Amino acid sequence: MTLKQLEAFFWAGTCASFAVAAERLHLSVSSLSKRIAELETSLGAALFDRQHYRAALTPAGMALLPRARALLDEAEDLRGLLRQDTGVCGRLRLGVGELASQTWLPKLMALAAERHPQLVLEPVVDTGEQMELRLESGEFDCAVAAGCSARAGVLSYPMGRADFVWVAAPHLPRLAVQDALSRWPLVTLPQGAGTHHMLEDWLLSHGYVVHRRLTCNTWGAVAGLLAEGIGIGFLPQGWATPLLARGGVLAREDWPALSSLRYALRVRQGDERAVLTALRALLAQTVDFAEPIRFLALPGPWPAGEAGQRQDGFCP
Amino acid sequence: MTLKQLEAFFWAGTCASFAVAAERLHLSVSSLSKRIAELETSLGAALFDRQHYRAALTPAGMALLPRARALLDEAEDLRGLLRQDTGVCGRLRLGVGELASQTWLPKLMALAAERHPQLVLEPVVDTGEQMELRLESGEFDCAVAAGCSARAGVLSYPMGRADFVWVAAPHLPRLAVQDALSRWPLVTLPQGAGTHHMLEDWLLSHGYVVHRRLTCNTWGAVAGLLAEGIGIGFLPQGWATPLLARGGVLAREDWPALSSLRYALRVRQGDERAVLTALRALLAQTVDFAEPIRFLALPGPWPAGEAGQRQDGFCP
DNA sequence: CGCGTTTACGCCTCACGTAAACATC
DNA sequence: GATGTTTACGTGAGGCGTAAACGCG
Repeated sequence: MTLKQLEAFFWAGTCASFAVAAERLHLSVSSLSKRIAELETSLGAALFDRQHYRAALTPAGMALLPRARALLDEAEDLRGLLRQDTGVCGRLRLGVGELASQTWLPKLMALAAERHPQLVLEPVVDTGEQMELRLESGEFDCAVAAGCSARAGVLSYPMGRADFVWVAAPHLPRLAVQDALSRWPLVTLPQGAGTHHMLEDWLLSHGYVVHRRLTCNTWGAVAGLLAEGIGIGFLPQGWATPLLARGGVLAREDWPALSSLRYALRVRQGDERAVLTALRALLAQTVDFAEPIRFLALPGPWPAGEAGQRQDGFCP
Repeated sequence: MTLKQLEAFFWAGTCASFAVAAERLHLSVSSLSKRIAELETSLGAALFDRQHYRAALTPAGMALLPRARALLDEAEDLRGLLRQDTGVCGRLRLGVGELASQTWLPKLMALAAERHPQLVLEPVVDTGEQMELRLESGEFDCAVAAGCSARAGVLSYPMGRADFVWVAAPHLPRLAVQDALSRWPLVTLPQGAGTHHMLEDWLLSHGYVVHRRLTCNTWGAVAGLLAEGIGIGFLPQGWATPLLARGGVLAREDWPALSSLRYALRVRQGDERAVLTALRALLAQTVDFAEPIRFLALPGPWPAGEAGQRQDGFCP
């Protein structure tokens, strides 16, 4: 029995498949499989039931899982015991939304690099829905997404909120909400995004009906479509500020306001590695828990005809 | 960092030298040294101070030692968790006195073989004094010896007692104690034996003076010398019974009685492996805690001229 | 046929022991 | 010189990845 075997077993037991666990461990599926087989031989008991389609934990495996976790934690403590540094190291896969990727994420990465140079933070941008799945499957260690997770096995730590503002191109006639929704398509992020539920709630509570939707998977593209007058929609308030200031779009503050979207850090239940606590501390310093999310890397969505002007720091 | 490295470190840190630790781990000193060096590299801290003659634990090593022990214990628990058997396995070096080796030890070995077939019990016969040293140095896992250990770092569990009886050859004149001690040498085990202190206490408390000593390192030899009339001395009561019955020696019950000798199982402090608990359980069933030690393998010290007659089961 | 896991096999690293060197008493 | 630890080095087992096979939907 080795620590490597126990680690392999733990992740294989908690991830959706051996493939995910192997990827996380920087290991081929084959080697992972063998490590587990060796552990089973060493312990003299089957930990996985391979009779069905997917390998499932046996009762013995179930019993071993938390003990293995405890042992690994203890080993981790030991590693940190003698280090003068914070002991936070290794790789952490962090799922974030696109909004986060362009707002507080750079600051978080910079802070992490400064505080924990040994920590390799790997942000992956995806929609809230996908993040949930990938978190649960074990692809991510944690994720920052809107709302609270409905899934068991995922813990949520509230982390801040974002506000949104309805906007339209300046040259469009200023219609009332329902009229506008009837005339132009509603430009939004796809269904899986964190804003989806917030939007549906808003539509439902005011009784509006959407006639046409135009979805695009990045805020940059959405902003471009809105500035072009292709349709109407909303943008993250702070993110839209420069675009609004330059007149690229017009805020429709006469329309009913959208509610704030609360974000939360989601962590896999039972995963209490020190590195996650450290990440929470970093996030607490990066994202103000009470205030709306601050926008650090000011985006520069292109007003028509300004292409090529990069003085605002826009990075496509 | 691996479990093997931690195990190597723990034993190197608690044994008297790397050589002893290596021997215990079935490892060459070279490999042990490398394991520890690798652990130090992995942890990024020196665990041993090699500046002096002997490697000594650094403060960091001191701090790590109990944590490593805890981790190894936990790992041991994990191994036992899924086993249907008692989980008691491995090798256990047990120091015993000669008396034990000829009395309850065979029964203990048989019981151990029955209860814990995976356990390799390695009894080593030595004197009480040497046992203490070898226990402390790490050569033994535990030892059964007379009295209570004066050494820190060794725990004692009381385990039974043995009584002794003064004897002399039948053909010798029946003198009073001091007269006998003046005329014949006192035949005893060497200084290091468990009976040494008991004898000295007896001599001191009665004010007797020994004029000549004749030491020999086995009870069998002592009994032979006594039967031959070379000198006077004492024998373990039960062990001497057959010899007394055959008239090989004569009990001198008119002499002041020797006090009982209490035996104790000694274990290295901090070593709380399950295998030691199991051994204590075995010993409790083998040796009656209240009664004097029972003699299982009846010895047959040779009355003069009876050499060759082995009907009494004597094994030289 | 796709997905998930294991087996086969060649490769290479790593951990071992022997023997010598080094260091300390 | 004796004792204790490390270094050098040749050897063998074990863990790795690629690729093929297997088993289940």
